[in-house]
Amino acid sequence: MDALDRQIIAALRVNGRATYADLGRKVGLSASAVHERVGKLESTGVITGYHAVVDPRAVGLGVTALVGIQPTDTADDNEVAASLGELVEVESCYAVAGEEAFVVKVRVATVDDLEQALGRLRRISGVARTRTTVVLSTRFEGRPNSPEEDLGHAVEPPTQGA
Amino acid sequence: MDALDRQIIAALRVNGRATYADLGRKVGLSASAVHERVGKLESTGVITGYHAVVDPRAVGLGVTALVGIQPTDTADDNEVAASLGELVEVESCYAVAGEEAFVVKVRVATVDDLEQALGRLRRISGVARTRTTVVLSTRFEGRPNSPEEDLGHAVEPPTQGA
DNA sequence: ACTGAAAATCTAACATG
DNA sequence: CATGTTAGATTTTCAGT
Repeated sequence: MDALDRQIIAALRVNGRATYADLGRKVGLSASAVHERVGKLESTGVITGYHAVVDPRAVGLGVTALVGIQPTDTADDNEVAASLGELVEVESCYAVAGEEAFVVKVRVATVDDLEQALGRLRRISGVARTRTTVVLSTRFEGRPNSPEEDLGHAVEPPTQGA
Repeated sequence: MDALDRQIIAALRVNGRATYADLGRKVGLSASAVHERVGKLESTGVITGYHAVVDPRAVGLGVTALVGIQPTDTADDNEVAASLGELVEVESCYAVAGEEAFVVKVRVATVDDLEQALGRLRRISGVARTRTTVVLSTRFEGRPNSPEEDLGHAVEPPTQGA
């Protein structure tokens, strides 16, 4: 992992569909060299995937909430996490320090769906209580913490409500 | 936005580098047709970008925290959000209902860096107090809430600590 | 909107320095 | 590790339906 790798990674975080030729031009390497480096970054687990980012409202998921999960005294964290993973509404799941065992991000279409999703969360074995924070708007999300810029065909920026 | 679009979107969420030919095979269209549809999805803002996902530890960001931001009585939310956006450590920023104005996700290398980042957060004009929840492990993150599967060259799954 | 075809470009593998 | 080459795949455009 040298400076070139970091440049390549930064570029792929901004535009995950950048071609190897593009990346090569940007960092001053041949496409072949970039191809090889990216292959290694993938196989060593530095790059874990490539994903299209979709406006949640456009796919009917306009309601977002952050939910803290308080476990019962006898709860098994791994079992609870596995159960959380079975709910499609749960997009992300973090084990955290503090009174709560997990904080999860939930995305649903309506507040009715949120109510139902919270019901399902509370019904999970090992879950004692939930604490829900409704997201009013997403100011920005998943931002590359490296300096960002435009890369040809990128479709940024992400600044949407909820 | 018909069923075909939704299929294409789901596939691109799983593998953002899927080729148009792949997608066409998967949904039963020619590569040209898929190309045209994806172009429309991008220009209408349904697809907002494509991003490589990187193991945070591999890029020296092994410490994650969720931070609630309590505003002062006179704070301007938009100004505070803009200031939060200027800190590279702040990866995501949600305006929320409740006592706190925002919840942000912060990624840094060490707990020392976390302390410094929290200092910077508190020094933002309009920020009265912060409440920090340290992430112990990321069980899963940014999961497509649509049914997922393998698509050729995808590099999943994401199951990393912190 | 989709198909099919053609030109430009890119990927992926390999031989080489 | 990087480069250059090359065959095959892919992107992109466009005429036709």
